[in-house]
Amino acid sequence: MSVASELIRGNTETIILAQLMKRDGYGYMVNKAILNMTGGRFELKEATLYTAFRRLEDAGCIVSYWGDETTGARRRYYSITDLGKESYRLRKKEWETAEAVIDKLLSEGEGETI
Amino acid sequence: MSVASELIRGNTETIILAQLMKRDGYGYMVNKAILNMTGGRFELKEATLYTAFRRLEDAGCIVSYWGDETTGARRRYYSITDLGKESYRLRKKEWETAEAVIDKLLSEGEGETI
DNA sequence: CGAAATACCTTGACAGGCGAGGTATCACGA
DNA sequence: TCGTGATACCTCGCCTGTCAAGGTATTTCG
Repeated sequence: MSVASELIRGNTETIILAQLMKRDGYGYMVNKAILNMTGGRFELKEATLYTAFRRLEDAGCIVSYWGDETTGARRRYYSITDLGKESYRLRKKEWETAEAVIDKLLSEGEGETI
Repeated sequence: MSVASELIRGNTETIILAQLMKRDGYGYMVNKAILNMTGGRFELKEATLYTAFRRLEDAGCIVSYWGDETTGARRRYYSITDLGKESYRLRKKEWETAEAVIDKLLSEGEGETI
């Protein structure tokens, strides 16, 4: 089953930060990494991806710099800041809380089992 | 920790359907049930609640009828339809898929442990 | 030479959540 | 009796994140 994007909403920035926790990356690469990690089940739309990068940079969670590629298309690399790392940990906790709450609320829909 | 509403987005209808899987209910009651089940951590905003009921009814997932209260405020009761039950199961599966994907993507942000 | 992949970006529309406002009833205490 | 809080419903308009659609430029490969 593919992933309903309504349900991902609010997690895109956290997902991007998670990628950047490992190493610096550029947009296209980050998205391909996400695609690979999910076995092709999920990929951010480009417009979503780049607007999320923009928001994260405006918020001081990441900084960007142009790569020094002498060949191929230019790449804008992003690096996570200390603020971004802090923000990532907070967002992750928020996700875990929300996840638990939703799981709990949806687990009640099963009356006809047993 | 309270729940970031951005992360609930897209799940409100499913949460409401889960409540109605158990028994018919009216708006205010459904919301209080949610509040109780989450130990006060989460509650739908009224505007969100009622617009969600409206969408669900328009989609044929629920039907409504006025209660026969002779005293107190009038209550609009909602009952889940077969289509609604079907929809609930699908939405729940979608949630589980999204949950697994996000968990996977966020689990990668932990390099510095160990 | 043309197509596909890489790589970036912006605009405008859309949908869901919600603040703020409204209505009406009832219970309770000052 | 008069206000306050709880119950119970509803709507309007704004905000925010997503995304379709469009654009640019380079390189590789047939």
